[in-house]
Amino acid sequence: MNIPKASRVLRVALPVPLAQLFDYLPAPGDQFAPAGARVLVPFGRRKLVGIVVESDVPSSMPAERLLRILAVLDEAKPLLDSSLMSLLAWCWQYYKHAPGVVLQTALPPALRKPDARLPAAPTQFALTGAGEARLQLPPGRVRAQFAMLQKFAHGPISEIGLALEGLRWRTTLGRLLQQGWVHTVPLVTGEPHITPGPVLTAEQLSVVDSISRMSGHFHCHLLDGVTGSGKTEVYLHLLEPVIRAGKQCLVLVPEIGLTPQLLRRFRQRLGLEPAVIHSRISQGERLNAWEAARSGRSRLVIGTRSALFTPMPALGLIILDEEHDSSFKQQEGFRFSARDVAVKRAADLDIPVVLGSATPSLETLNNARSDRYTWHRLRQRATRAALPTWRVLDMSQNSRHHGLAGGTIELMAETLSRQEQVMVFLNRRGWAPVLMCEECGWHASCERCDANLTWHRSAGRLCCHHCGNQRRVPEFCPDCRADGLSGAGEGTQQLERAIQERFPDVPVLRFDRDSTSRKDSFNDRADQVLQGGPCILVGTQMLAKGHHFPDVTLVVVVNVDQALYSADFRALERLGQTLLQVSGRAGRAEKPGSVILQTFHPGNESMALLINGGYEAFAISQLEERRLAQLPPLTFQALLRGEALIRADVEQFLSAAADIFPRGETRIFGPMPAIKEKVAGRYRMYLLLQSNTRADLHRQIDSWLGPLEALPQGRKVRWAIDVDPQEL
DNA sequence: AGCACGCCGACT
DNA sequence: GTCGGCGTGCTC
Repeated sequence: MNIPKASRVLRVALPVPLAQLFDYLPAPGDQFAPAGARVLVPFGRRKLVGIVVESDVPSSMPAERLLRILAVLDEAKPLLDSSLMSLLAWCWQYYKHAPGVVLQTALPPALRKPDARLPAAPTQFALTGAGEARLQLPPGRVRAQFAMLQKFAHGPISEIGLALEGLRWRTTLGRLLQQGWVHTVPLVTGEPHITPGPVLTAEQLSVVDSISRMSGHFHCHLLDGVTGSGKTEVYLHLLEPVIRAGKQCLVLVPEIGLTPQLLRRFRQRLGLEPAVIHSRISQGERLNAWEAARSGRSRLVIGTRSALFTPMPALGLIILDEEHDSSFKQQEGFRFSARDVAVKRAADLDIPVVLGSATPSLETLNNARSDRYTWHRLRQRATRAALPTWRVLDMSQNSRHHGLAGGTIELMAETLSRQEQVMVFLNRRGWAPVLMCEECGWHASCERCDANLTWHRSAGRLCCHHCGNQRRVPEFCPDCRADGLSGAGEGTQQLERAIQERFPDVPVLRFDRDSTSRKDSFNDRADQVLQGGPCILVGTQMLAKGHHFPDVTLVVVVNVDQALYSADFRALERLGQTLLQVSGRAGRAEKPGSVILQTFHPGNESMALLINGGYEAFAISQLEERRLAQLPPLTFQALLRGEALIRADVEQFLSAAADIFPRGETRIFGPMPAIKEKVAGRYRMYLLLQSNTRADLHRQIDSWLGPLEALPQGRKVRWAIDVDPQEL
């Protein structure tokens, strides 16, 4: 019997949205490149950069179909170490996404091109013996060279150090190197000089102690601390010993949380330059930061979701701040939760992970309540500021002016007269959320989405906040040609104008995406507020996060009602988090703040619990409701999302998909339209899968995927699986 | 995703 | 007669 011996191959992930890996023979005369290395391979008619996933393994592919690798791109050592490779492999299995696409997200964009190289490690230059000898002689004719040589007498100097000295330094340095008077030596980053921080409160100290006692091994800690309780100070105390021990730390923050102030605080306290990685830095900067972390030169990486997969050979601690924040979940393509993967990474490496929040997500709270995570509470404000008082204002019992109740306006006036500041919070940009005809009831809606167009009065435009579509405001009703078009409801623009008219002598500052899009305009306006004196801030969600304004003693939440009766079961949880976040902006040491909630439903029980019982009581009752309704985090969900230009195409595909779903414990709902069914001209629908155990859910999806990919109805539809979805 | 091949409509 | 529309199929 002559069984053909299987060729030994490299199994490579390629940046294509396909579920498979591809087998290649090594380049002629070449060794097998290790897993984690980049390779250039022929693929169809193209050449692609791939990442080796397995090396020197037998192939089930007929030998005549195998092609050879064209080149190994990183000779020295693989770009991604083995622990990161296994984390990424876990990711594509758990999130059911194409391996090549998942691996691609771990590479800085600059390294996705075949000609890209790693940046050289920064070096410095030092005197040689010959150089020292030359210094003993008179300068002679080479005055510039001698002058530079003298500078090296006190020790090595980096390129940056030399650049500070003179303009033609590179030429002169070249001559010194040529003469053999100086040579390059690796730049050793000095030990960080840690500056002691403020004395911790008893509460902070006990949290730091109890987390430190469990250091060195995997454990997940929930740091549940009210706004102002000094979570950042606790983080700094946890980072200190790890950095001092020569290990690396990864700090993840939400998209808007990565402020210059925060970076400055870490830099000053820990005495080191953090490698910063977020989505808005340039490719070059990102590559440098990535390589600094990968080489171990950088002890601290601070970044947003996209920093999670940074290679860090000596990682000793992960901190994820504002763990409930929705920006930790990637909402397109490879839909992963940076929080959940961070916990997995810590478990793989057997290191601690700290999740911080003033308003923990129900997922994390559930884990803390069942003792999978240790729950650390910070209940005192380190600044000694009193917590704000809440007041519910029944809108049906009040006069209303552009969305503000009469009672609200009185309190605003009182606050301003005490030289204090007011924050008015409204989660709706623009002038009015809809433009209506008073005669026939026509209203402006986006033809590409099923959403109303928001009236942006100052720009004279109608804008779709879902697809960015814009058009001019019509002069009269397109339906009945009446001259009676007017806005219904209020947006931040209208609120700003109405408040300015009511308080003409007080500065009114608007904070929303439209007014702060220019770089630094947010900070400029924030600085103005921080200078003190009466003023009114009007803004969206943006105001709830980041900055703390100590002179704000009154916060007005214009409309809490949208979230109260929403189709999305997470809406109440998010409202509770936002309200707590907003209320945290009010009040300071000697002046307690107050928060006004304007509502047409003053009797809502969940709101009452939040106000009277606090976030923890509210969240626990929400968890109980989720249990009764059989919803996450007590059950486990996944979505099959589909979208297409023709509604019937999506619906037929999802129905066919539901028909072939394997039998088992998992229940299947739908197809049903997404909450925003039509966006940018595409119809979006989903199939909901829900199970009491993760294992069942995953087992059934895994055996579903093959047949699902083969469905002919899927060809016209853009579809993807979303595991642990956060939005419907 | 790309990039080919392939088979039917309006144009120099 | 061709240029080109996008349906369908494949990539180790």
